[in-house]
This record gives sequence, C-alpha cells and structure tokens, in this order.
Amino acid sequence: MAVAKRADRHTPESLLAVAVDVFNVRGYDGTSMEDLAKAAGITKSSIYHHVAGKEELLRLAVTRALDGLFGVLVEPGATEGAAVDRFAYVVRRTCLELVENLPYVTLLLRVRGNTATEREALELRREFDHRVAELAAAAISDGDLRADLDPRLTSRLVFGLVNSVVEWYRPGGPESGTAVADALTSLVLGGLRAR
Amino acid sequence: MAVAKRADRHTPESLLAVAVDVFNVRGYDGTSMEDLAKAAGITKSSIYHHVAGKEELLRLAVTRALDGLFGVLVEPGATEGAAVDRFAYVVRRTCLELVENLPYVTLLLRVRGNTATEREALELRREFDHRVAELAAAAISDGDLRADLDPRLTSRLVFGLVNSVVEWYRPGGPESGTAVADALTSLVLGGLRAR
DNA sequence: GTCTATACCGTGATAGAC
DNA sequence: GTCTATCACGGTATAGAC
Repeated sequence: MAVAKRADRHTPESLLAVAVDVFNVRGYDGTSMEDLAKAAGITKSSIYHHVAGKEELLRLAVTRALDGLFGVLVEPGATEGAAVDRFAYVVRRTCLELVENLPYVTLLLRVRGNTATEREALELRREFDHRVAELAAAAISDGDLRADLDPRLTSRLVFGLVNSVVEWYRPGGPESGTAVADALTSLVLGGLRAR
Repeated sequence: MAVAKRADRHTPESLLAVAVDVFNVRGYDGTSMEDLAKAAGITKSSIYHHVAGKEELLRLAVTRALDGLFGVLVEPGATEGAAVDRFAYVVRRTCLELVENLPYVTLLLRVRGNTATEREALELRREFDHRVAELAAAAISDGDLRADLDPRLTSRLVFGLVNSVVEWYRPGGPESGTAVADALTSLVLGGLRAR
C-alpha cells in the first residue's frame, strides 16, 4: 500500500483501479490525494490531469458497482418463473456480482452520505434493496418461504448476509466466488442445522 | 444533526454519547471537531476540557463495545452444554448485545485501521470472531450442524449476518431487539424455506 | 503526462481570560 | 466549564514549465 505501483502511463481507468483499492483500505474520507498519488506512483497534481478530483473517483466507482447490481435484476432468471426461484436467483447472482466486482461494491457499501455523490448512491442502493424485498414478499405470499418470519425483516437479514461478504472475501483465497454464492444461498434457503 | 443538543453541562460520558452518534452518521474520519462541537452545543476548545481529543472518544466507544461482546462469551450459556447450543446461544446473545449497545457496536464494526486505536480494536474483533468460529467447528464435528458447508465459511457468513444488523436496525422501530435476535437465530439454524 | 511550486482553506489542538 | 483567539499542519486544487 505504501508501495508505489509504478505505471509508466496512467489513464482515468488505471487511476480508478488504484484509488478504489486505497479507498477500501483507508476509507474514502481517510484517504488523501497524497495517499492516492503514492499508490499510483505519480504526484498529486498529475492525478488532476486525469480526473476532476477525489469525489469523481468515488462517483465512477459507485456507478460501476450500481450498474452491475441493477444488471442482475433484468436478467431472465430474475424476471421469469416463480417468485421463490427469482428470489433465490437474485440472491445468488447478487453475491456473485459482489465477489466479481468486489472493490467497487465494497466501496459502494461503505458510502456514508457526506456528499451529493454519496447520497445519490445511497438512494439507488435503497431502491435495489426495495426491489429484492418485493421478491421476498411475493415468495412468502406464495407460501414458498416461511411466513412466521416478517417479510421486511427477512429481506433485510438476507441482504445483510449477502453484503457482509465484502468484509472478508478475498479473490484468490480458499473459496471461489461460486462456492461462496452457493453456500450462502444454501444457508439462506436450507438453514444451518443438520438434517 | 445540525441541531445543537444543548446540554447545560457536559461530562466525558455525555460527550461520548454525542460523539458516537455523529461518528455513526458522518463516519469517524468524516467527522471534524467542529462537527462534534456543534452537535454538543459547545465550542471545539471546550471538548478538550473533557477528553484528550478525537481519537480518545473513539477509543472509549470501541472499548465499551468490545467489553459487551466479550462479556457474552463468559456467560454460562456460552460455556456449558453441547457446542451447537452454545453456538446458538452466542449468536442470539451477540445479536441482542448489538442492538442494545447499538451505537457503540456500530462504530466498532466500521473501524478501518488507520490509527493505533483502530488497529487494536480490529485485533480484538478478530479474536472474538475466532472464538465463535471454534464453537461452530465443534458443533459441526458433533454432527449437529451441516458438514457440507465449510466450517470457516459458515462462521464467517453467520457473523456477517449478525453484524449486518447494525446497518438497518433502529431502536423504537417496528422490530424489538429480541424479535430480531430470534428471527436471525431461527433463519441461521432453520433456514428460510417453508417446511 | 508528469513535474515543481504555491494558493487557500479547514483541520486538530493549545493558551489564557472569564 | 466554556469561551475567544490563534497556531502549525495537511488537505484539495491550480498554474505553468518540461
């Protein structure tokens, strides 16, 4: 992290990749342009040649994360079939999207709402959560998910579970993304107790 | 939040309560001493009469959260009986501890590791997670929890689920703390699918 | 595309009066 | 216990040379 990544030539894209990594270690507010400059191997001033400033890097990152998440909702598996199947599909695919797009989604989930960019991101996150909560409610109405658990509470718990993966998952670690997504979906739908 | 809370006389304790709330809205790094002063209804300088500085407020807060969490591990329900029961007990009690001590635990879970105080807190969090992971592993060995899910992965998912409660639970909201703890424990052990 | 130099402001923190 | 005044520092961002 203190090590400069030495790129002969930077682009907005390469700079974004560096910035998101640093943001995720130090936190967005805890990251200075000096931190970014060191990590990118260039000076603070040079960064402004590529992007308008720190907040634009944040905006680019969370936009990418949100595009990926909303993309899941329009896939056939999320729009066709029984609600319980669509719910399970979205849970699994959201989890996969999260691990495949890890740094960007991680940053999105840590946004606090101190700037306009952050507040817009939070608003879109709420909309995404709402869309999935509707799926869960439909599956409960169909009698395919337990009715003794409150629908709103259920979808919040499931979402919390999916989102919490960013706190520990590391690509190249012992688990593959699909293994995590499968285990998570299995835990949610089947529970943890031995049969 | 922009509204001063107007306390005639502050103590380190009353200041801590204010600070933790502001930290949880703005983020620790995103909070300035000026923000704290406004929220407390006094000036920046007056804050230093009560506490050494911003980082001490963070240290007091995370220490309180950690004391509560480790307290769960020495309760009889966590030390006596079958591993699966101790595991279920700890999951439920940790969840209760979290909602009853919400602002302090929330702050603890958002610490990034930029200062010595934060790194010590992260270290103790890891130790707590490890203790519970051992419980889960023992329950799997006993054949009381599913063996087809990896033990480490399982405890990570369960922990992520418990910790994620801070992201949406609000005291005085529709759900009581015990309702959340019961639903969460039920989801983990029983699963979500209708029987 | 990157650099050095610099403007300008908000930050955490202190001194000393009341 | 709180205030006003002030400090040194590091923050984001810009200007202009190479």
